[in-house]
Amino acid sequence: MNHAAATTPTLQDDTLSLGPLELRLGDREALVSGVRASLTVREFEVLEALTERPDRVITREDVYGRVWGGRMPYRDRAVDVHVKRIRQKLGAIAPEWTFVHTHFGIGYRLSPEVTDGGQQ
Amino acid sequence: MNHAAATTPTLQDDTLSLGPLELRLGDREALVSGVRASLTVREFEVLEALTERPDRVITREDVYGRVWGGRMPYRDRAVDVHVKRIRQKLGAIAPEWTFVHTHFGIGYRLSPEVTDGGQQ
DNA sequence: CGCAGTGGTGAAAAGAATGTGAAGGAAGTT
DNA sequence: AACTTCCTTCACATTCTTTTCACCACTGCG
Repeated sequence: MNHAAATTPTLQDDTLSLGPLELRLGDREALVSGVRASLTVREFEVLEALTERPDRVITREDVYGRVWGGRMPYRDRAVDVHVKRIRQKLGAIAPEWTFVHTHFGIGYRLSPEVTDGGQQ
Repeated sequence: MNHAAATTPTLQDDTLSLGPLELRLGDREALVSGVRASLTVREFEVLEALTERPDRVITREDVYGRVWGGRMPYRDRAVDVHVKRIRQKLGAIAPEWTFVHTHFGIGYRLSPEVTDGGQQ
């Protein structure tokens, strides 16, 4: 069984904290449990877009608009691919956590949750 | 004996509340007692259609029209099947509640009611 | 009581959307 | 020019959703 992080989004200086996730907005750096995730610029921006409304579903179109601007081309997969790599990098640091959740047919939701059996 | 939820439909932001049921229209998310019900898009839409007139009977044809558009094909069971899964998912979270009621020969009625003997 | 129509359900079939590895290219560096 | 990093795109794999079907239970009525 899973349970959500009992953590409220926090914003000090220009650092946004969400569970073990920490976004240094100014530096465009993401840390997980204090470890630098070395996201690329785009990856960071996508993650930041999801941060807009933590624990709420955000559509691909919405993410696309915030990161690339303009309307998302039909069948564009850019968002998905970046989410994949974000998951990969964050997961490498904290395998027992799940950060980005897929909402089929709609979009993604950012919300750090502990996964049972951190091993995959 | 049963009794209806002593709750009036509420609408804040884009969230509709009906007893323990909460529909986040924008996110297409349904929560029961605060727990995410993870309905699929169609399931959510059907539930939303029933929401149109809470505590009132809504015909299958009506639901069909709102969700799929157009006239419901003769003997189509799509609505029934989705209602079944909605009940299943909501019931899994709150077994002591009954949300969707069948009106034989007519349609369905959405209205959260406490069921005696939460066990099934 | 038996029939005909309606609704409940599990499961298979069909359809979509998302996950993913890899290729290709642009831009910056050495 | 060769190398590196990052972004985008593509094709295929995988997973999830929706539709359809078949069979059974239930309702209402003659």
